Amino acid sequence: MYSMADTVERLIESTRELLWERGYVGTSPKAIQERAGAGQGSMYHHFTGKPGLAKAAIDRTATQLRAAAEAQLSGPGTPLDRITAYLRRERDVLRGCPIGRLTLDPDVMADETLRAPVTETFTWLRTRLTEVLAEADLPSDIDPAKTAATVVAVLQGGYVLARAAGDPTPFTDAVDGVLALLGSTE
Amino acid sequence: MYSMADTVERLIESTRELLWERGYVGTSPKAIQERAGAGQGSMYHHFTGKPGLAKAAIDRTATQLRAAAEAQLSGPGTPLDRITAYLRRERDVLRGCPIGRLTLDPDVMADETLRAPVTETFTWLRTRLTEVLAEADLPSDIDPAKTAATVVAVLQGGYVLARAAGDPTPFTDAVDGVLALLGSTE
DNA sequence: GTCTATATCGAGATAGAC
DNA sequence: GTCTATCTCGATATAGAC
Repeated sequence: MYSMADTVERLIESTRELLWERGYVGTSPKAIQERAGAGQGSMYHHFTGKPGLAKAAIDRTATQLRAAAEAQLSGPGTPLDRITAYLRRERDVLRGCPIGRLTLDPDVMADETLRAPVTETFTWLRTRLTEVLAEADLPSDIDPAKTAATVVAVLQGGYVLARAAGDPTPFTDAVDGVLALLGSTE
Repeated sequence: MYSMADTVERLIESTRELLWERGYVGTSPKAIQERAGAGQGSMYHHFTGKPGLAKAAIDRTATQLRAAAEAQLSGPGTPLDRITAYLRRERDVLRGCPIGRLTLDPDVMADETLRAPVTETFTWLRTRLTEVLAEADLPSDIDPAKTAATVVAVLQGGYVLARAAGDPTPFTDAVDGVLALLGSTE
């Protein structure tokens, strides 16, 4: 048997997984319940419905993504080492980015409360990378903010290429490519 | 009144638009009919159903995307000029990429006949960019194939960033950033 | 070729018993 | 808190008339 807290927990985790795999439109309350091993009544007791569940799931995913990125970006080494560590961190490439994929979900983007964490995640990420790149010894004609956008875009686009190919290689190539352009010495 | 050919044409175009805006899961036959100004019976007379319609729409979109890219990549100027023209071509950035978005649609990727044009489009694009980059005078430590993956990823990821921000600027920044890294002199 | 009627199923949720 | 019953719609077609 599960405790109530566990039920809530499993509902959120199931929603997170399904949003990641199938997006908001493609995720039904029923599918969430089945994956969580929770009943209809239970789900609607703890949450207001699909939007409420999605809000809890997206907030948590955004928080985790940010923490994971910060772990690499504030780690040891030169600025370029940290960017490299971030880009080369182990990832389940073919699953794609759980936040990035939401930008394509019209129902998510139309709901201000669901959209906000998505917007904020990428704003924060670009800002944070800009800071790190500003510390790096880049040529004067390389703008840190624009380069930060490039780096985040390579990640997000790399996922798209990998999924299109059904193979992580294009993702790895895209990352290697941008690191070489940044003058990474390895 | 419309001719039959026009009806087929409008059904395909409506499907293309809806797949672009809402993806496969988010697009209903009814919505397609309404946008096309066609009736239920008419739609099912000309197409086998939603998958058949999607096949026609995706094939056409893939063909057009390829032609549009080739127009820039085989245009005038140095290799870097052509890459620049391709990346800076006028785009409706906030709409995103009509092919790239399909990689996140599980029902599309699960159907081999719908998936194939998506896979092929990106394979072709990376190959074509590799050829152009191989002609460019890049430093010997810059690999054309990997750089090609980087360039395509910047586009695809740039769309994601722009949609997240609700503003085309991050897309433009990402493009400017990678062009600067490539040593574009403008 | 196109229309309307009809059918099945799942999405998304509410109500009230336990 | 959780369960089952019930409800309303829309998704996705098929059938047969026109």
